[in-house]
Amino acid sequence: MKRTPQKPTATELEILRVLWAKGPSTVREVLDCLNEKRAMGYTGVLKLLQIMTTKTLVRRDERERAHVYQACRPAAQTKRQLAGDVLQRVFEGSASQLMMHVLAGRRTSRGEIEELRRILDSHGEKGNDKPD
Amino acid sequence: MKRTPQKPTATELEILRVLWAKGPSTVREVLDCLNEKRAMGYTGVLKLLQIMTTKTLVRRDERERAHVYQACRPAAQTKRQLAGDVLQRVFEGSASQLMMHVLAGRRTSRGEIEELRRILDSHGEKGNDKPD
DNA sequence: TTGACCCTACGAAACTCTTCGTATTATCGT
DNA sequence: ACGATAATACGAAGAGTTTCGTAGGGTCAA
Repeated sequence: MKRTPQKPTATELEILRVLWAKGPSTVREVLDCLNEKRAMGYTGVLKLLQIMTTKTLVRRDERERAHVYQACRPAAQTKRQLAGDVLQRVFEGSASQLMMHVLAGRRTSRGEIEELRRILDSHGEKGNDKPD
Repeated sequence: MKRTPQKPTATELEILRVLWAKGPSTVREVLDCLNEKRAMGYTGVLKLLQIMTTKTLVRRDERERAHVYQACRPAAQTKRQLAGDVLQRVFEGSASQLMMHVLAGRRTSRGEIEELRRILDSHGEKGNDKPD
């Protein structure tokens, strides 16, 4: 019995992203959206959603025959959790280290650098604003 | 048969971090270092190192009776891989998004903000320097 | 040489993740 | 009411992760 919100696995995250993007959806809707990018069977998605329900990653509305699922937690909260997890596990909590390796790993456009600078500015001055 | 360097699991990463910090080490050395933070048995560490050897995450020197293990890949490369992985999987490749959620997830000192700004500067101007 | 000790090797067990196949049930048109 | 369709429920299988217990062999001191 765990009371802390569970961390989604890789496939679960894909499903969560669909739910975040589309809002409450049926299994078939999630499946169709998922199949635009990767192959997966109906019962596979269903099973995952059932497991995610027991983990309270998603909530299920059974009023209609085709149950409607929605994410329990806002996208921002889960993203923060996942980002914080990597931050701790691989970078010992150092945001600079994380940033350095992210930038080293890919080409970054001048626009994105500017965007990053803007984020730092707004964070340094007025505390923090809510992402997402 | 996979030719791409495998992604380490959570426990494997802990072991890799010991090897990065201490350099080539025996099972017992890794165990002692690990047990400062978390409980784990000798054969547990050994088994993990054996698995990591087959994954070519580590290399083994069998010349001495107590085999000596060392990481196959430099820390920077693995860190970049893990950072890039999260970047793609949860932030769709947007470094700004990632940064925003990292900053939102914890209090960040003024010093660290400055450090981040410096990283952006050096990245925008002279391309990139090697982390680690 | 014998015994204590340390190291590796091996395999089993418990657990999680993911996918499938099949059974059961509800809905709707005719 | 009947049959086709579509949804959920259930369970099993396969892979991977992690932990343990035990066995086998080398090393060294007394």
